[in-house]
Amino acid sequence: MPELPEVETIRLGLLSTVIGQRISRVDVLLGKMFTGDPERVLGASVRDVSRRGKLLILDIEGDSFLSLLIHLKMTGQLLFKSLTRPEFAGGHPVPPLNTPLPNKSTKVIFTFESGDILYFNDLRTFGYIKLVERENVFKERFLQTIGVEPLSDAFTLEYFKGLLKKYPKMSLKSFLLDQRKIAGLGNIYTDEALFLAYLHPTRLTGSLSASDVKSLYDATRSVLQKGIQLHGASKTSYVTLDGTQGTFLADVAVYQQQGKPCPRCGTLISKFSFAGRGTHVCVQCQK
DNA sequence: TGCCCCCTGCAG
DNA sequence: CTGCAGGGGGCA
Repeated sequence: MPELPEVETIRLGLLSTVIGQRISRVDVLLGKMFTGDPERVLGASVRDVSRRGKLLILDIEGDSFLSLLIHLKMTGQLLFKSLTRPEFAGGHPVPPLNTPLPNKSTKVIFTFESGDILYFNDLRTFGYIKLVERENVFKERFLQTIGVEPLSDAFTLEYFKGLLKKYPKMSLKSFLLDQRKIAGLGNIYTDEALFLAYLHPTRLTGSLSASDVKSLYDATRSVLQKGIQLHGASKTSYVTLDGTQGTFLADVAVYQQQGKPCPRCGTLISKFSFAGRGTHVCVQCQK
């Protein structure tokens, strides 16, 4: 589900809600969603919330230094409810089930000493919460293999050029989707970035001109920044911490726009299956 | 480096 | 009713 901008939106929400809060109770409603001993988080306070790619990292501190790794995968949601903060009153319908919290897709519930509650919902149950020792966080295989943060200073044009050169025979689509190359892009932002760069998803990484590379680099970063500004892309299940939807999809050029006119040239957007994903292009603009 | 799979709900 | 959905691990 959520890609980098959605996860970053949730991270920023968590920073303003759960930092400093002490966990007084944990309910795990579906065992496979929580790895580790939930008892260990009782009495611990949230110290920091960071993000690596699409993975959230909540540092908590009680008797020991622990971290909660949270991956939302396709349909995961984090929802915050507070009786003292009107904007988080909760109880309102939450897509896709449109029933109040907790609901059928609620899998884990964190209750804080203040009475505030954090719900982890996941309709398709692909997501997970994993409790690990703080010192072992970066020994996790996912974090060992994940690529550069595309909005970090480390992701320079030069770095991007080098990365493309290292994998010259991949399609642009599978390259951008590969978390081991660049962390955080998923299907929506990949399709939008390729449109913005006027590059076709099936083009090979090794076939780009210097100006193509620059276009794709700029497009990748700008589409992610815009996604964060608009609080992410809500199609069905993604919502922000207070249950509201992101607005990125309101003016996408190609994603899920098949049959509609390209905003640049008017050619009808087409959709086909590629790299295992629905892929949307303007065949006129993207070469 | 591709393909299948983990799940459930909903559009077509 | 079948196919599809924004992710990524494991497999050949």
